Amino acid sequence: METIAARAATQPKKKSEKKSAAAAYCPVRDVLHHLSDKWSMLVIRELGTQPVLRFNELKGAVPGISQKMLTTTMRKLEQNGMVRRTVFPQIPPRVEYALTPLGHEFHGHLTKLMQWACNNSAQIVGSRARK
Amino acid sequence: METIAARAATQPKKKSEKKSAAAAYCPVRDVLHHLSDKWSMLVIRELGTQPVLRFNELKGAVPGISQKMLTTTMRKLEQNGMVRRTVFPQIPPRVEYALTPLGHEFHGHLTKLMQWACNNSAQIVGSRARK
DNA sequence: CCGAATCCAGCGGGATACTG
DNA sequence: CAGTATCCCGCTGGATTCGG
Repeated sequence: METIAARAATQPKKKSEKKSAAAAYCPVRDVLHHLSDKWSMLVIRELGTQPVLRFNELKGAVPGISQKMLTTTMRKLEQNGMVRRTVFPQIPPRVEYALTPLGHEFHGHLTKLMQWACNNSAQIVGSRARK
Repeated sequence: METIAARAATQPKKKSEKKSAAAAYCPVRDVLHHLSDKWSMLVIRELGTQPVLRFNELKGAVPGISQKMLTTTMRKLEQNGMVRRTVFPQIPPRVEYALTPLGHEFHGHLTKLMQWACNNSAQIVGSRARK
């Protein structure tokens, strides 16, 4: 894995690459940017538990999310190859969501991180209390 | 670890708890909320690589961050027990940042996730291209 | 049932200037 | 050097309404 510092150090000195080469692409930043919104990780968590969920099931599983944000989030996750979206053309409509293999891999890492967060949340919250 | 669904399922059916009991505390959501901003994870990554960094060293290591956001981010990470902040009362000022043991644990999990992100970014970006 | 389309408030966060 | 202090813009995302 490359660090940001290392990447910055290896940047050739092109003068005036359009508008400052601050756009140096970094895969970590890119992936992080697309997953660190308010709902993505929570949705992935639910889809990692349940193998397949319908729209309203997801909505019920993630308290507080609006239809708008759920739709937006699912579309983005689909774009990023994390989620497979299956539409059943019928009345009433039926849409099912499931993690892709890629999504499952991500969920594996995420799960450990969340488990850790759960175990240490007391200490984290405790840190906020002092001063 | 508790899932949101499980937590939601155990919610008693109080009708009209002020304004819907959406405030049900969830440690995962709490921790995620405090770490999924634009810069926190990137800073933690750098501090995981380097054992200790001064303010401007960090600023240089995370391209694009402003002093304002770096200060804000570091204060929040300190609040959450992720980072230890050491001030040397001298002129010119000198402030050093380092991960706490808690921060190192988090960094461990985060590193694996970022490594994965690096290895699969091509596939993720590829997914975005189609349609 | 699963959205799309608006409208709009809040705040994340960038630019800039000042301070000890 | 390592911050504060303002100003202010844009996007996130909540509420609501309409549609197939």
